[in-house]
Amino acid sequence: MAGVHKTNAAERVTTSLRKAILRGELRPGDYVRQEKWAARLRVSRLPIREALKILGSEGLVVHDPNKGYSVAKLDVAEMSQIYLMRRLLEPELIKTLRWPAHRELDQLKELGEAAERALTEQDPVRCMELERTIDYRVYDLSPLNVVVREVKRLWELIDPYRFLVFSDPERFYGPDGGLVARHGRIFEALGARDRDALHAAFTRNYEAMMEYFRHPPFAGS
Amino acid sequence: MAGVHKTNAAERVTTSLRKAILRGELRPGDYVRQEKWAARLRVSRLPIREALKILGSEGLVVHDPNKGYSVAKLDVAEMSQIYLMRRLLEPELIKTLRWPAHRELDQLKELGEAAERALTEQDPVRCMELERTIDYRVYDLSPLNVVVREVKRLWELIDPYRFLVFSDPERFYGPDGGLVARHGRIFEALGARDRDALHAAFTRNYEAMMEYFRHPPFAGS
DNA sequence: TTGGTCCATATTGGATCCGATGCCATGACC
DNA sequence: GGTCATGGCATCGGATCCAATATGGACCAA
Repeated sequence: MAGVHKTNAAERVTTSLRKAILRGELRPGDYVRQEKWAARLRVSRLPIREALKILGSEGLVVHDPNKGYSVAKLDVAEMSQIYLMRRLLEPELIKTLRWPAHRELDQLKELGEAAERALTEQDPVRCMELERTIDYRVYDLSPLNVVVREVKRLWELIDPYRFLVFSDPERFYGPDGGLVARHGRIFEALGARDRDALHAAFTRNYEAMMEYFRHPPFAGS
Repeated sequence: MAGVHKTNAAERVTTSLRKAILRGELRPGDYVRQEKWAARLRVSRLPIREALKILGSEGLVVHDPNKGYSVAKLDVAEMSQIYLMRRLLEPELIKTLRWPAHRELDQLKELGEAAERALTEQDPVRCMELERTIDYRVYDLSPLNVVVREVKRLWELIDPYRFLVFSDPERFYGPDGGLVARHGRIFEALGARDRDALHAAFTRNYEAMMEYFRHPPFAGS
């Protein structure tokens, strides 16, 4: 897993674009100019096109023929459908996951601490990425590999908007500790081997997010 | 929707390959030789590659770098995960679907009759395609467009194996009428506006399919 | 000024070309 | 005789080139 992965250009480009969207460099509605990104990522246009095909099939970007690919805009109805699906699928992962070894739990806690550090260092993007990593690690504890893949995909669909939430400092510290206290509750539940608590920890911020989208401070549509 | 769609080559290739997989021309494990399919579909290799990227991201084909793309093999565990997800998502569609107008229902029934005709004419592939069309039409009655998209994707993941089931004449006529009687029950439920019956009609053949996969007459792994 | 047409330019879509990689068979060496 | 190295072949991965399409602005006319 470590080291220089022997992977294709298209693969690398895909993750780069995903990250750019996650970080808000590409915002919903923005067109992905192929030549520009080819230059930035030091590849030809072809891997960009292939990556866009992938992201398009995931629904993260939409394609108007002969015009280009733009980052998908989701309306509130679509957003809530994505949450609906996660609400249905995630419990299955939690039901089936194996409990992590001490060592694995410690690694997770390190990620959590890194996330808090990133937060105090005014690096919300990094914090967001670390939160994401934590979630993914927890998902990976379930043997339902196909379901895990789907749930991760669903996460990525809302990434473009998650960024906007994370840019809003109000949201970090909500009534119940906001997004920061979230991983703490997850670790607790994992340590106590309490599936119900884990479920609660995961669902807790659904409501906050959806509330945010129902009353968006950013330009709608 | 009618007429010759002015669409990209990659798009066309994607659907062609999907259909080839559905029809069993490409079976699980088979490699998709790019040059060969480029020649067959009268395009260059590039649209083939792009289509394979799409299908790969959907999980229908898997990609070993520098070796090629092969039709995904699913083991029983993965197959049952796909059914699990459909069992979770489909009820949401049924809960939210609007009841079709008479005219729409009649169109559906025509498809059903066409499917039965195809069956008596020993054309299981066409029958299978028609069954698929019926399901999709019903899904489209739900306003949950994103969920609909996901469920359709899940269907396509099991297409390669569905073909094998349909090739087995035993399966057409099971204890409860088998797959043939299925759309009849769906139409009845739609006509009676009975969501529970509709749900039952949809889930009825899950069990049959899974049973089939648990005791596969085809070479496993 | 406003509306429309036409042309220049930017950008995408598709084809071809070439280098890289893996696979398989042949043959040399142990 | 077995095993490992080497070379050829098939196929893929990436870059470049050219055609098709859309966009935006200038120019002209009403």
